[in-house]
Amino acid sequence: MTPATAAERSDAARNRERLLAAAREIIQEGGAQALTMDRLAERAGVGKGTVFRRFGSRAGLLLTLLDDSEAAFQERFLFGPPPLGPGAPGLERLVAFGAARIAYVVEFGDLVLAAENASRSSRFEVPAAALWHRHIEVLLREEGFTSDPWLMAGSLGAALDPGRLLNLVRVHGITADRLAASWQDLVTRVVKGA
Amino acid sequence: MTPATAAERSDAARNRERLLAAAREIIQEGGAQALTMDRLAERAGVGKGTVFRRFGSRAGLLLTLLDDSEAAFQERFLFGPPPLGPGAPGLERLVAFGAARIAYVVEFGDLVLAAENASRSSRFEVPAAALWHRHIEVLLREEGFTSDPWLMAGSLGAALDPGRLLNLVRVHGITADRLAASWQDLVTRVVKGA
DNA sequence: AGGCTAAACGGACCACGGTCCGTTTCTATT
DNA sequence: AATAGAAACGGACCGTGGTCCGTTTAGCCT
Repeated sequence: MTPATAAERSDAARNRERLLAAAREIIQEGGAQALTMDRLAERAGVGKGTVFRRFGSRAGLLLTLLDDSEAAFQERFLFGPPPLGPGAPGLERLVAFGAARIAYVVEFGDLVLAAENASRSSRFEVPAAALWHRHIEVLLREEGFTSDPWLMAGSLGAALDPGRLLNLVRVHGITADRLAASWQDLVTRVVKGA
Repeated sequence: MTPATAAERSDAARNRERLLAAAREIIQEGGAQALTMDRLAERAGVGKGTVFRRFGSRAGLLLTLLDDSEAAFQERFLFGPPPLGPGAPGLERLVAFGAARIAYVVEFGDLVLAAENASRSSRFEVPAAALWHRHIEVLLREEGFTSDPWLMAGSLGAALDPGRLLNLVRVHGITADRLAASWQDLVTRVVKGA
């Protein structure tokens, strides 16, 4: 029962585990900024080429590290209980989505930020981003928003940009509650507006 | 009549001119991406240390290169004729501001983008950004927006993020007109909304 | 078991942004 | 004009992300 996609060689699997474990160690000790590709290779006892073969780039590595929490987050707003998941009206889900996203960014801030600005120009290819975008768009449509919902979804999503949110929280000391309130105000006005 | 701030030494001034000229040449020939600090130093016939002494960093250099057009842009929305400048109602000025910003980003896209992601994490310290932020905030207040106008100004500003706009224009082929229309829709709803 | 091939490996190498510090050059002062 | 000291200069040097390619190894096939 070999899967359609060629199976992973055992040494490759072992090294992937080693690398992820080492990466988590390094981050725990010194933050995301301490995670350099050279150090990681050394710590995991593999060659540098292997690190890049596995993850493609530093951005790819960070994305992989975030993968679990990302998936959990997606699970919640796609299939979880309302108001975040399906079952509540679109506007309520939008409001909940913003609040959840803000909480998420605050929790995993370091990593998210590092992943964002590690990707060589444009965080717009991150697959997860496309999903949020689409999610917002769908909710807008559900609320009867008809004038270019795709672009509007992007504009709203930009308000939840991790770099921005973290800057507000860390540098300006804005609380998550205040951010969530402003987000609620924003989406409410957009949905009910003019 | 020596100015309060120590005058610039003549060799320094000469080198600054040489560097800016060389930088513009390089960009004209190969785009912003071709502008490396080593190449610039070589082309201008100065040492690498001199480049960094003058501009501090690559981001600083790019900002300097943008300085003229930046200043002109600011001039227009601060003191120019309505609807962009003072004299028109706040909402109209907001709409015009978005359109002008979109046009600006499309025109100087390369440079703006390069400057943005050259700055070591967080384009939020660019002084010009603070000015737009404040401008939007003032216009919101003028329109009677009272619930956390500062944060709302930031959220709206995020919709005009150069990286985002350029991605939409270049990768997705969205026209400037469509972007401007969506911006108008957004700010109208926010100002008039619920 | 032995061998074959594709996959995985490793580390030297590159380009780039940025720092450092010994050397040179400008300019104000006498 | 000579001089002193601050400012500017230059380029070797470093850490980093990323590439390349010759070498090793897993795992299937006979």
